[in-house]
Amino acid sequence: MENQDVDRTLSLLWRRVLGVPQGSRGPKQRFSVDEVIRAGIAVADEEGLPAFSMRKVADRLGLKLMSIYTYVPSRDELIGLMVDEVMGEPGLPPHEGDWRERLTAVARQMWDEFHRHPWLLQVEQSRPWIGPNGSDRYEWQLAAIEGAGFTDLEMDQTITLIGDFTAASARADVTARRTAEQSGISDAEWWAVNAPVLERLMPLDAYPISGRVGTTAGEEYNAVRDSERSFRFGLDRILDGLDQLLTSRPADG
Amino acid sequence: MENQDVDRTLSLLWRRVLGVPQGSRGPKQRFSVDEVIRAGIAVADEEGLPAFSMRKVADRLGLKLMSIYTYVPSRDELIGLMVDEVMGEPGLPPHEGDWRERLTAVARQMWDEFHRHPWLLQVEQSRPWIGPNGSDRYEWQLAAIEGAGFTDLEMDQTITLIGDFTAASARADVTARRTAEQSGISDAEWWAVNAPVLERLMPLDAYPISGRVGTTAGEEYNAVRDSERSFRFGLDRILDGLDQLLTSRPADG
DNA sequence: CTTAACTCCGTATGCCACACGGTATTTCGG
DNA sequence: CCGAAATACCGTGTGGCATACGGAGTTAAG
Repeated sequence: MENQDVDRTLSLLWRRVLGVPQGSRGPKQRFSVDEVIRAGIAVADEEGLPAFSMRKVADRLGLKLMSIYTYVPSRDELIGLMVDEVMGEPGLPPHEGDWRERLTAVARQMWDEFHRHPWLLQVEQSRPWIGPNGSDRYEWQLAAIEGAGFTDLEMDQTITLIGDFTAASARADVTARRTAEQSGISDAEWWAVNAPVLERLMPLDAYPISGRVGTTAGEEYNAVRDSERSFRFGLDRILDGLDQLLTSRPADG
Repeated sequence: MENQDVDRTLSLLWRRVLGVPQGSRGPKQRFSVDEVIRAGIAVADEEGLPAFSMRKVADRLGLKLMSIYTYVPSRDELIGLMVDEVMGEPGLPPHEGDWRERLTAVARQMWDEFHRHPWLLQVEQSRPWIGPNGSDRYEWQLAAIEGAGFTDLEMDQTITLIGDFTAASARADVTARRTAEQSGISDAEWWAVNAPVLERLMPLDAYPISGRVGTTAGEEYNAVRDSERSFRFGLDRILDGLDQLLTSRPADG
Protein backbone atom coordinates (compact mmCIF):
# COMPACT_ATOMS: atom_id res chain seq x y z
CA MET A 1 0.00 0.00 0.00
CA GLU A 2 2.27 2.76 -1.08
CA ASN A 3 -0.39 5.22 -0.01
CA GLN A 4 0.77 4.81 3.53
CA ASP A 5 4.19 6.12 2.65
CA VAL A 6 2.78 9.26 1.16
CA ASP A 7 2.27 12.24 3.36
CA ARG A 8 -1.36 11.97 4.39
CA THR A 9 -2.10 15.47 3.17
CA LEU A 10 -0.83 14.70 -0.27
CA SER A 11 -2.65 11.41 -0.52
CA LEU A 12 -5.95 13.08 0.20
CA LEU A 13 -5.33 15.96 -2.17
CA TRP A 14 -4.42 13.61 -4.98
CA ARG A 15 -7.09 11.08 -4.13
CA ARG A 16 -8.37 10.92 -7.69
CA VAL A 17 -4.98 9.72 -8.81
CA LEU A 18 -4.07 7.59 -5.84
CA GLY A 19 -7.51 6.28 -5.05
CA VAL A 20 -9.17 6.62 -1.69
CA PRO A 21 -7.55 4.14 0.67
CA GLN A 22 -10.64 2.15 1.64
CA GLY A 23 -9.94 -0.93 3.67
CA SER A 24 -12.54 -3.49 2.67
CA ARG A 25 -13.12 -4.94 6.09
CA GLY A 26 -15.58 -2.83 8.08
CA PRO A 27 -18.79 -1.03 7.15
CA LYS A 28 -18.73 1.29 4.17
CA GLN A 29 -18.59 4.99 4.78
CA ARG A 30 -21.95 6.70 4.39
CA PHE A 31 -20.40 9.57 2.47
CA SER A 32 -17.37 10.28 0.35
CA VAL A 33 -14.49 12.58 1.12
CA ASP A 34 -15.79 14.79 -1.65
CA GLU A 35 -19.15 15.14 0.02
CA VAL A 36 -17.45 16.14 3.23
CA ILE A 37 -15.39 18.70 1.34
CA ARG A 38 -18.45 20.10 -0.39
CA ALA A 39 -20.30 20.33 2.90
CA GLY A 40 -17.32 22.16 4.32
CA ILE A 41 -17.31 24.61 1.45
CA ALA A 42 -21.01 25.25 1.94
CA VAL A 43 -20.51 25.99 5.62
CA ALA A 44 -17.57 28.27 4.93
CA ASP A 45 -19.44 30.08 2.17
CA GLU A 46 -22.35 30.75 4.46
CA GLU A 47 -20.63 31.57 7.69
CA GLY A 48 -17.00 32.38 6.99
CA LEU A 49 -13.94 30.64 8.34
CA PRO A 50 -14.04 31.81 11.95
CA ALA A 51 -17.49 30.28 12.36
CA PHE A 52 -16.52 27.21 10.37
CA SER A 53 -16.48 24.23 12.71
CA MET A 54 -16.29 20.50 12.40
CA ARG A 55 -19.62 20.23 14.19
CA LYS A 56 -21.38 22.29 11.53
CA VAL A 57 -19.92 20.17 8.78
CA ALA A 58 -21.11 17.08 10.60
CA ASP A 59 -24.58 18.51 11.20
CA ARG A 60 -24.93 19.35 7.55
CA LEU A 61 -24.27 15.75 6.58
CA GLY A 62 -26.37 14.24 9.34
CA LEU A 63 -23.30 12.79 11.00
CA LYS A 64 -22.18 13.25 14.54
CA LEU A 65 -19.14 15.38 15.21
CA MET A 66 -16.48 12.73 15.64
CA SER A 67 -17.40 10.81 12.52
CA ILE A 68 -15.96 13.57 10.39
CA TYR A 69 -12.56 12.56 11.64
CA THR A 70 -12.85 9.23 9.88
CA TYR A 71 -12.90 11.10 6.58
CA VAL A 72 -10.37 13.78 7.28
CA PRO A 73 -7.68 13.91 9.93
CA SER A 74 -8.16 17.46 11.13
CA ARG A 75 -9.85 20.75 10.58
CA ASP A 76 -6.77 22.24 8.92
CA GLU A 77 -6.53 19.34 6.55
CA LEU A 78 -10.17 19.70 5.58
CA ILE A 79 -9.67 23.36 4.87
CA GLY A 80 -6.70 22.52 2.69
CA LEU A 81 -8.83 20.12 0.71
CA MET A 82 -11.57 22.71 0.41
CA VAL A 83 -9.11 25.20 -1.01
CA ASP A 84 -7.90 22.89 -3.73
CA GLU A 85 -11.45 21.84 -4.51
CA VAL A 86 -12.51 25.44 -5.01
CA MET A 87 -9.54 26.07 -7.26
CA GLY A 88 -10.97 23.58 -9.69
CA GLU A 89 -14.34 25.27 -10.01
CA PRO A 90 -13.79 27.91 -12.65
CA GLY A 91 -11.99 25.71 -15.12
CA LEU A 92 -9.09 26.97 -17.17
CA PRO A 93 -10.36 28.74 -20.27
CA PRO A 94 -8.01 28.89 -23.24
CA HIS A 95 -5.82 31.98 -23.31
CA GLU A 96 -6.72 34.70 -25.79
CA GLY A 97 -5.18 37.98 -26.80
CA ASP A 98 -1.80 39.38 -25.85
CA TRP A 99 -0.10 38.80 -22.54
CA ARG A 100 -1.71 41.87 -21.00
CA GLU A 101 -5.18 40.60 -21.69
CA ARG A 102 -4.18 37.17 -20.50
CA LEU A 103 -2.76 38.40 -17.25
CA THR A 104 -5.86 40.47 -16.74
CA ALA A 105 -7.93 37.33 -17.13
CA VAL A 106 -5.70 35.54 -14.64
CA ALA A 107 -6.15 38.32 -12.11
CA ARG A 108 -9.85 38.56 -12.76
CA GLN A 109 -10.33 34.86 -12.18
CA MET A 110 -8.74 35.15 -8.78
CA TRP A 111 -10.63 38.31 -7.96
CA ASP A 112 -13.92 36.64 -8.78
CA GLU A 113 -13.00 33.58 -6.82
CA PHE A 114 -12.18 35.55 -3.71
CA HIS A 115 -15.61 37.09 -3.96
CA ARG A 116 -17.33 33.79 -4.53
CA HIS A 117 -15.53 32.21 -1.57
CA PRO A 118 -14.43 35.02 0.71
CA TRP A 119 -13.16 32.59 3.32
CA LEU A 120 -10.24 31.82 1.02
CA LEU A 121 -8.74 35.04 2.27
CA GLN A 122 -8.95 33.88 5.85
CA VAL A 123 -7.10 30.65 5.30
CA GLU A 124 -3.76 30.53 7.04
CA GLN A 125 -1.74 28.24 4.86
CA SER A 126 1.01 26.72 6.87
CA ARG A 127 2.76 24.84 4.11
CA PRO A 128 1.23 25.51 0.71
CA TRP A 129 -0.71 22.41 -0.17
CA ILE A 130 0.26 21.17 -3.58
CA GLY A 131 -2.96 19.78 -4.95
CA PRO A 132 -4.06 18.89 -8.44
CA ASN A 133 -6.25 21.89 -9.05
CA GLY A 134 -3.74 24.33 -7.68
CA SER A 135 -1.02 22.81 -9.79
CA ASP A 136 -3.12 22.90 -12.92
CA ARG A 137 -3.96 26.48 -12.31
CA TYR A 138 -0.35 27.50 -11.76
CA GLU A 139 0.55 25.86 -15.03
CA TRP A 140 -2.28 27.72 -16.73
CA GLN A 141 -1.22 31.02 -15.18
CA LEU A 142 2.34 30.57 -16.39
CA ALA A 143 1.06 29.65 -19.83
CA ALA A 144 -0.61 33.05 -19.97
CA ILE A 145 2.79 34.74 -20.19
CA GLU A 146 4.81 31.99 -21.84
CA GLY A 147 6.70 33.45 -24.76
CA ALA A 148 6.06 37.04 -23.79
CA GLY A 149 9.74 37.59 -23.17
CA PHE A 150 10.10 37.04 -19.45
CA THR A 151 12.84 34.90 -18.02
CA ASP A 152 11.75 31.83 -16.15
CA LEU A 153 12.41 33.56 -12.88
CA GLU A 154 10.43 36.59 -13.92
CA MET A 155 7.54 34.43 -14.95
CA ASP A 156 7.27 33.05 -11.45
CA GLN A 157 7.72 36.47 -9.90
CA THR A 158 5.12 37.96 -12.22
CA ILE A 159 2.47 35.44 -11.32
CA THR A 160 3.35 35.90 -7.67
CA LEU A 161 3.03 39.64 -8.07
CA ILE A 162 -0.35 39.46 -9.76
CA GLY A 163 -1.59 36.94 -7.25
CA ASP A 164 -0.35 38.84 -4.22
CA PHE A 165 -1.81 42.08 -5.39
CA THR A 166 -5.14 40.58 -6.31
CA ALA A 167 -5.43 38.83 -2.98
CA ALA A 168 -4.69 41.97 -1.03
CA SER A 169 -7.04 44.03 -3.10
CA ALA A 170 -9.84 41.50 -2.79
CA ARG A 171 -9.18 41.27 0.92
CA ALA A 172 -9.82 44.96 1.37
CA ASP A 173 -13.02 44.75 -0.64
CA VAL A 174 -14.34 41.62 0.98
CA THR A 175 -13.70 42.69 4.56
CA ALA A 176 -15.35 46.02 3.90
CA ARG A 177 -18.42 44.27 2.56
CA ARG A 178 -18.48 41.79 5.39
CA THR A 179 -18.28 44.53 7.96
CA ALA A 180 -21.10 46.49 6.45
CA GLU A 181 -23.21 43.38 6.24
CA GLN A 182 -22.50 42.11 9.72
CA SER A 183 -22.85 45.38 11.52
CA GLY A 184 -25.83 46.45 9.48
CA ILE A 185 -24.18 49.82 9.23
CA SER A 186 -23.14 51.06 5.83
CA ASP A 187 -19.94 53.00 5.33
CA ALA A 188 -21.93 56.15 4.80
CA GLU A 189 -23.87 55.67 8.01
CA TRP A 190 -20.73 54.92 9.98
CA TRP A 191 -19.17 58.12 8.76
CA ALA A 192 -22.29 60.13 9.40
CA VAL A 193 -22.17 59.03 13.03
CA ASN A 194 -18.46 59.29 13.60
CA ALA A 195 -17.48 62.19 11.37
CA PRO A 196 -18.28 64.86 13.96
CA VAL A 197 -16.11 63.11 16.52
CA LEU A 198 -13.30 62.54 14.09
CA GLU A 199 -13.40 66.13 12.97
CA ARG A 200 -12.75 67.17 16.50
CA LEU A 201 -10.03 64.58 17.00
CA MET A 202 -8.42 65.20 13.67
CA PRO A 203 -8.43 68.89 12.89
CA LEU A 204 -7.92 69.47 9.21
CA ASP A 205 -4.73 71.41 9.68
CA ALA A 206 -3.12 68.45 11.41
CA TYR A 207 -3.94 66.29 8.39
CA PRO A 208 -3.76 68.62 5.42
CA ILE A 209 -3.08 66.04 2.73
CA SER A 210 -5.27 63.23 3.99
CA GLY A 211 -8.05 65.69 4.54
CA ARG A 212 -7.88 66.92 0.96
CA VAL A 213 -7.35 63.49 -0.54
CA GLY A 214 -10.03 61.90 1.58
CA THR A 215 -12.56 64.52 0.56
CA THR A 216 -11.74 64.11 -3.11
CA ALA A 217 -11.89 60.36 -2.91
CA GLY A 218 -15.20 60.50 -1.07
CA GLU A 219 -16.75 62.72 -3.70
CA GLU A 220 -15.34 60.82 -6.61
CA TYR A 221 -16.24 57.38 -5.39
CA ASN A 222 -19.47 58.39 -3.77
CA ALA A 223 -18.20 56.13 -1.04
CA VAL A 224 -15.19 55.94 1.19
CA ARG A 225 -13.47 53.57 -1.10
CA ASP A 226 -14.22 51.96 -4.44
CA SER A 227 -12.38 48.68 -4.34
CA GLU A 228 -13.14 47.64 -7.87
CA ARG A 229 -11.61 50.84 -9.12
CA SER A 230 -8.58 50.56 -6.88
CA PHE A 231 -8.09 47.06 -8.16
CA ARG A 232 -8.12 48.17 -11.78
CA PHE A 233 -5.82 51.09 -11.01
CA GLY A 234 -3.29 48.83 -9.34
CA LEU A 235 -3.50 46.17 -12.00
CA ASP A 236 -2.98 48.70 -14.77
CA ARG A 237 0.09 50.11 -13.05
CA ILE A 238 1.52 46.65 -12.61
CA LEU A 239 0.89 45.73 -16.22
CA ASP A 240 2.53 48.97 -17.35
CA GLY A 241 5.51 48.17 -15.18
CA LEU A 242 5.81 44.71 -16.65
CA ASP A 243 5.52 46.16 -20.12
CA GLN A 244 8.36 48.52 -19.32
CA LEU A 245 10.50 45.58 -18.27
CA LEU A 246 9.89 43.81 -21.56
CA THR A 247 10.34 46.77 -23.87
CA SER A 248 13.39 48.10 -22.06
CA ARG A 249 15.54 45.27 -23.26
CA PRO A 250 16.45 43.92 -26.65
CA ALA A 251 13.81 41.53 -27.83
CA ASP A 252 15.31 38.35 -29.12
CA GLY A 253 13.37 35.39 -30.25
CA MET B 1 -18.73 63.52 29.99
CA GLU B 2 -18.81 63.75 26.27
CA ASN B 3 -16.60 60.69 26.13
CA GLN B 4 -19.67 58.60 26.63
CA ASP B 5 -21.14 59.80 23.36
CA VAL B 6 -18.10 58.80 21.44
CA ASP B 7 -17.90 55.33 20.04
CA ARG B 8 -16.01 53.39 22.68
CA THR B 9 -13.49 52.19 20.17
CA LEU B 10 -12.62 55.70 19.16
CA SER B 11 -12.37 57.00 22.69
CA LEU B 12 -9.83 54.34 23.57
CA LEU B 13 -7.83 54.83 20.42
CA TRP B 14 -7.64 58.56 20.97
CA ARG B 15 -7.18 58.29 24.71
CA ARG B 16 -4.19 60.61 24.71
CA VAL B 17 -6.37 63.35 23.30
CA LEU B 18 -9.57 62.57 25.12
CA GLY B 19 -8.06 61.41 28.37
CA VAL B 20 -8.80 58.10 29.98
CA PRO B 21 -12.25 58.25 31.54
CA GLN B 22 -11.30 57.56 35.15
CA GLY B 23 -14.07 58.00 37.68
CA SER B 24 -12.50 59.13 40.91
CA ARG B 25 -14.69 57.16 43.28
CA GLY B 26 -13.44 53.58 43.58
CA PRO B 27 -9.96 52.07 43.82
CA LYS B 28 -7.37 53.03 41.21
CA GLN B 29 -6.47 50.66 38.46
CA ARG B 30 -3.24 48.80 39.06
CA PHE B 31 -2.14 49.28 35.47
CA SER B 32 -2.77 51.63 32.58
CA VAL B 33 -4.47 50.83 29.30
CA ASP B 34 -1.08 51.29 27.69
CA GLU B 35 0.45 48.62 29.86
CA VAL B 36 -2.31 46.23 28.89
CA ILE B 37 -1.74 47.03 25.24
CA ARG B 38 1.99 46.50 25.56
CA ALA B 39 1.43 43.20 27.33
CA GLY B 40 -0.88 42.21 24.50
CA ILE B 41 1.74 43.09 21.92
CA ALA B 42 4.32 41.04 23.78
CA VAL B 43 2.04 38.02 23.83
CA ALA B 44 1.19 38.37 20.16
CA ASP B 45 4.84 38.84 19.22
CA GLU B 46 5.81 35.69 21.04
CA GLU B 47 2.93 33.40 20.19
CA GLY B 48 1.05 34.80 17.23
CA LEU B 49 -2.56 35.84 17.04
CA PRO B 50 -4.22 32.42 17.11
CA ALA B 51 -2.57 31.68 20.45
CA PHE B 52 -3.20 35.18 21.70
CA SER B 53 -5.71 35.05 24.53
CA MET B 54 -7.04 37.35 27.18
CA ARG B 55 -5.84 34.94 29.82
CA LYS B 56 -2.24 35.20 28.67
CA VAL B 57 -2.38 38.96 28.71
CA ALA B 58 -3.76 38.82 32.23
CA ASP B 59 -1.11 36.33 33.37
CA ARG B 60 1.63 38.52 32.03
CA LEU B 61 0.42 41.43 34.12
CA GLY B 62 -0.29 39.39 37.22
CA LEU B 63 -4.01 40.02 36.89
CA LYS B 64 -6.78 37.49 36.75
CA LEU B 65 -8.57 36.93 33.49
CA MET B 66 -11.67 39.00 34.03
CA SER B 67 -9.84 42.06 35.26
CA ILE B 68 -8.60 42.72 31.77
CA TYR B 69 -12.13 43.55 30.81
CA THR B 70 -12.08 46.59 33.07
CA TYR B 71 -9.40 48.05 30.83
CA VAL B 72 -10.64 46.99 27.47
CA PRO B 73 -14.09 45.87 26.41
CA SER B 74 -13.19 42.89 24.29
CA ARG B 75 -10.46 40.92 22.66
CA ASP B 76 -11.12 42.51 19.27
CA GLU B 77 -10.93 45.94 20.73
CA LEU B 78 -7.62 45.17 22.40
CA ILE B 79 -6.21 43.94 19.14
CA GLY B 80 -7.32 47.13 17.46
CA LEU B 81 -5.50 49.14 20.07
CA MET B 82 -2.42 46.98 19.67
CA VAL B 83 -2.42 47.63 15.95
CA ASP B 84 -2.50 51.38 16.30
CA GLU B 85 0.11 51.25 19.04
CA VAL B 86 2.48 49.32 16.82
CA MET B 87 1.97 51.77 13.99
CA GLY B 88 3.52 54.44 16.15
CA GLU B 89 6.73 52.55 16.81
CA PRO B 90 8.91 53.32 13.84
CA GLY B 91 8.27 57.05 13.83
CA LEU B 92 7.92 59.00 10.63
CA PRO B 93 11.35 59.93 9.28
CA PRO B 94 11.50 62.98 7.03
CA HIS B 95 11.14 62.19 3.35
CA GLU B 96 14.25 62.29 1.22
CA GLY B 97 14.97 61.86 -2.45
CA ASP B 98 12.52 61.65 -5.31
CA TRP B 99 9.11 60.06 -5.08
CA ARG B 100 10.46 56.66 -6.08
CA GLU B 101 12.86 56.57 -3.19
CA ARG B 102 10.18 57.90 -0.89
CA LEU B 103 7.67 55.27 -1.89
CA THR B 104 10.34 52.64 -1.48
CA ALA B 105 10.87 53.86 2.06
CA VAL B 106 7.14 53.74 2.68
CA ALA B 107 6.97 50.17 1.46
CA ARG B 108 10.08 49.17 3.34
CA GLN B 109 8.70 50.54 6.58
CA MET B 110 5.62 48.37 6.24
CA TRP B 111 7.65 45.35 5.18
CA ASP B 112 9.87 45.67 8.23
CA GLU B 113 6.91 46.16 10.48
CA PHE B 114 5.19 43.04 9.25
CA HIS B 115 8.34 41.15 10.07
CA ARG B 116 8.69 42.74 13.48
CA HIS B 117 5.07 41.97 14.33
CA PRO B 118 3.95 39.13 12.09
CA TRP B 119 0.59 38.91 13.83
CA LEU B 120 -0.39 42.14 12.09
CA LEU B 121 -1.03 40.01 9.04
CA GLN B 122 -3.44 37.81 10.95
CA VAL B 123 -5.63 40.63 12.17
CA GLU B 124 -9.09 40.57 10.69
CA GLN B 125 -10.08 44.19 10.66
CA SER B 126 -13.80 44.50 10.69
CA ARG B 127 -14.09 48.24 10.38
CA PRO B 128 -10.71 49.88 9.92
CA TRP B 129 -9.90 51.53 13.23
CA ILE B 130 -9.02 55.14 12.75
CA GLY B 131 -6.44 55.75 15.41
CA PRO B 132 -3.89 58.50 15.89
CA ASN B 133 -0.84 56.57 14.78
CA GLY B 134 -2.56 55.11 11.74
CA SER B 135 -3.80 58.54 10.75
CA ASP B 136 -0.40 60.14 11.19
CA ARG B 137 1.16 57.44 9.11
CA TYR B 138 -1.34 57.79 6.31
CA GLU B 139 -0.64 61.50 6.19
CA TRP B 140 3.08 60.76 6.07
CA GLN B 141 2.61 58.22 3.32
CA LEU B 142 0.65 60.66 1.22
CA ALA B 143 3.28 63.31 1.85
CA ALA B 144 5.79 60.99 0.21
CA ILE B 145 4.16 61.51 -3.15
CA GLU B 146 2.69 64.96 -2.68
CA GLY B 147 3.64 67.09 -5.64
CA ALA B 148 4.84 64.20 -7.76
CA GLY B 149 2.05 64.77 -10.24
CA PHE B 150 -0.64 62.38 -9.13
CA THR B 151 -4.23 63.46 -8.78
CA ASP B 152 -5.73 63.27 -5.31
CA LEU B 153 -7.51 60.10 -6.25
CA GLU B 154 -4.37 58.55 -7.63
CA MET B 155 -2.48 59.42 -4.49
CA ASP B 156 -4.90 57.40 -2.43
CA GLN B 157 -4.89 54.57 -4.91
CA THR B 158 -1.12 54.57 -5.06
CA ILE B 159 -0.70 54.27 -1.31
CA THR B 160 -3.34 51.55 -1.31
CA LEU B 161 -1.49 49.74 -4.06
CA ILE B 162 1.84 49.89 -2.31
CA GLY B 163 0.28 48.86 0.97
CA ASP B 164 -1.71 46.00 -0.48
CA PHE B 165 1.23 44.63 -2.36
CA THR B 166 3.60 44.91 0.57
CA ALA B 167 1.15 43.21 2.88
CA ALA B 168 0.61 40.33 0.51
CA SER B 169 4.29 39.93 -0.14
CA ALA B 170 5.16 40.03 3.54
CA ARG B 171 2.39 37.56 4.23
CA ALA B 172 3.92 35.01 1.91
CA ASP B 173 7.32 35.47 3.49
CA VAL B 174 6.13 35.41 7.06
CA THR B 175 3.93 32.37 6.76
CA ALA B 176 6.71 30.47 5.03
CA ARG B 177 9.08 31.29 7.87
CA ARG B 178 6.51 30.43 10.48
CA THR B 179 5.83 27.08 8.91
CA ALA B 180 9.47 26.16 8.71
CA GLU B 181 9.96 27.19 12.31
CA GLN B 182 6.91 25.48 13.72
CA SER B 183 7.24 22.24 11.86
CA GLY B 184 10.97 22.12 12.34
CA ILE B 185 11.20 21.10 8.70
CA SER B 186 12.94 23.41 6.31
CA ASP B 187 11.69 23.94 2.80
CA ALA B 188 14.57 21.93 1.46
CA GLU B 189 13.83 19.03 3.76
CA TRP B 190 10.14 19.09 2.93
CA TRP B 191 10.96 18.88 -0.75
CA ALA B 192 13.51 16.17 -0.24
CA VAL B 193 10.85 14.03 1.40
CA ASN B 194 7.97 14.85 -0.88
CA ALA B 195 9.67 15.37 -4.21
CA PRO B 196 9.66 11.68 -5.16
CA VAL B 197 5.95 11.47 -4.49
CA LEU B 198 5.19 14.65 -6.33
CA GLU B 199 7.25 13.56 -9.28
CA ARG B 200 5.05 10.55 -9.60
CA LEU B 201 1.86 12.54 -9.12
CA MET B 202 2.94 15.35 -11.37
CA PRO B 203 4.74 13.94 -14.37
CA LEU B 204 6.82 16.63 -16.03
CA ASP B 205 4.98 16.39 -19.31
CA ALA B 206 1.72 17.29 -17.59
CA TYR B 207 3.32 20.42 -16.19
CA PRO B 208 5.84 21.51 -18.79
CA ILE B 209 6.04 25.17 -17.89
CA SER B 210 5.80 24.92 -14.11
CA GLY B 211 8.35 22.15 -14.21
CA ARG B 212 10.83 24.28 -16.10
CA VAL B 213 10.11 27.46 -14.17
CA GLY B 214 10.15 25.71 -10.83
CA THR B 215 13.52 24.16 -11.57
CA THR B 216 14.99 27.47 -12.64
CA ALA B 217 13.60 29.26 -9.63
CA GLY B 218 14.87 26.56 -7.32
CA GLU B 219 18.38 26.78 -8.72
CA GLU B 220 18.44 30.54 -8.81
CA TYR B 221 17.06 31.09 -5.33
CA ASN B 222 18.74 28.13 -3.80
CA ALA B 223 15.35 27.77 -2.16
CA VAL B 224 11.82 27.29 -3.27
CA ARG B 225 11.10 30.96 -3.06
CA ASP B 226 13.06 34.07 -2.20
CA SER B 227 10.50 36.44 -0.77
CA GLU B 228 12.79 39.39 -0.39
CA ARG B 229 13.64 39.20 -4.06
CA SER B 230 10.03 38.75 -5.12
CA PHE B 231 9.18 41.78 -3.06
CA ARG B 232 11.78 43.93 -4.78
CA PHE B 233 10.74 42.63 -8.18
CA GLY B 234 7.12 43.50 -7.56
CA LEU B 235 7.91 46.86 -6.08
CA ASP B 236 10.12 47.80 -9.00
CA ARG B 237 7.42 46.87 -11.48
CA ILE B 238 4.87 48.93 -9.60
CA LEU B 239 7.16 51.92 -9.41
CA ASP B 240 7.86 51.63 -13.13
CA GLY B 241 4.15 51.52 -13.78
CA LEU B 242 3.54 54.60 -11.69
CA ASP B 243 6.38 56.36 -13.48
CA GLN B 244 4.74 55.52 -16.77
CA LEU B 245 1.51 57.08 -15.57
CA LEU B 246 3.27 60.31 -14.66
CA THR B 247 5.42 60.65 -17.75
CA SER B 248 2.65 59.68 -20.14
CA ARG B 249 0.80 62.91 -19.57
CA PRO B 250 1.73 66.54 -19.90
CA ALA B 251 3.38 67.80 -16.75
CA ASP B 252 1.79 70.95 -15.53
CA GLY B 253 1.80 72.58 -12.12
C1' DC C 1 -17.67 -18.76 12.65
C1' DT C 2 -14.09 -16.27 14.50
C1' DT C 3 -11.74 -12.16 14.31
C1' DA C 4 -9.59 -8.21 12.32
C1' DA C 5 -10.69 -3.91 10.54
C1' DC C 6 -13.55 -0.46 10.12
C1' DT C 7 -17.41 3.28 10.94
C1' DC C 8 -19.84 5.87 13.96
C1' DC C 9 -20.22 8.10 18.10
C1' DG C 10 -20.38 9.23 23.55
C1' DT C 11 -17.54 11.15 26.60
C1' DA C 12 -13.76 13.72 28.45
C1' DT C 13 -9.99 17.21 28.35
C1' DG C 14 -8.42 21.47 27.96
C1' DC C 15 -8.72 25.44 25.63
C1' DC C 16 -11.40 29.95 24.52
C1' DA C 17 -14.49 34.64 25.14
C1' DC C 18 -17.40 36.60 27.92
C1' DA C 19 -21.86 37.46 31.16
C1' DC C 20 -22.99 38.09 35.76
C1' DG C 21 -22.67 39.02 40.33
C1' DG C 22 -19.98 39.40 44.67
C1' DT C 23 -16.56 41.64 47.60
C1' DA C 24 -13.32 44.85 48.88
C1' DT C 25 -11.72 49.48 48.34
C1' DT C 26 -11.93 54.33 47.69
C1' DT C 27 -13.99 58.80 47.79
C1' DC C 28 -17.71 61.91 47.88
C1' DG C 29 -21.73 64.24 49.98
C1' DG C 30 -23.47 65.38 54.06
C1' DC D 1 -17.11 61.06 60.89
C1' DC D 2 -20.48 58.14 58.46
C1' DG D 3 -23.09 56.14 54.94
C1' DA D 4 -23.71 55.64 50.08
C1' DA D 5 -22.05 55.43 45.54
C1' DA D 6 -18.68 54.08 42.38
C1' DT D 7 -15.18 51.23 41.04
C1' DA D 8 -11.50 47.40 40.54
C1' DC D 9 -10.71 42.84 40.84
C1' DC D 10 -12.08 38.34 40.46
C1' DG D 11 -14.89 33.55 41.16
C1' DT D 12 -18.03 31.09 38.80
C1' DG D 13 -20.84 29.64 35.02
C1' DT D 14 -22.23 29.15 30.04
C1' DG D 15 -21.59 27.86 25.69
C1' DG D 16 -18.33 27.33 22.22
C1' DC D 17 -14.22 24.89 20.05
C1' DA D 18 -10.72 20.80 18.38
C1' DT D 19 -9.58 16.54 19.23
C1' DA D 20 -7.96 12.23 22.10
C1' DC D 21 -9.75 7.89 23.55
C1' DG D 22 -12.34 4.01 23.83
C1' DG D 23 -16.57 1.31 23.03
C1' DA D 24 -20.34 -0.69 20.26
C1' DG D 25 -21.93 -2.32 16.25
C1' DT D 26 -20.97 -3.87 11.25
C1' DT D 27 -18.66 -6.13 7.58
C1' DA D 28 -15.88 -9.33 5.16
C1' DA D 29 -11.60 -12.09 5.07
C1' DG D 30 -9.59 -16.34 6.61
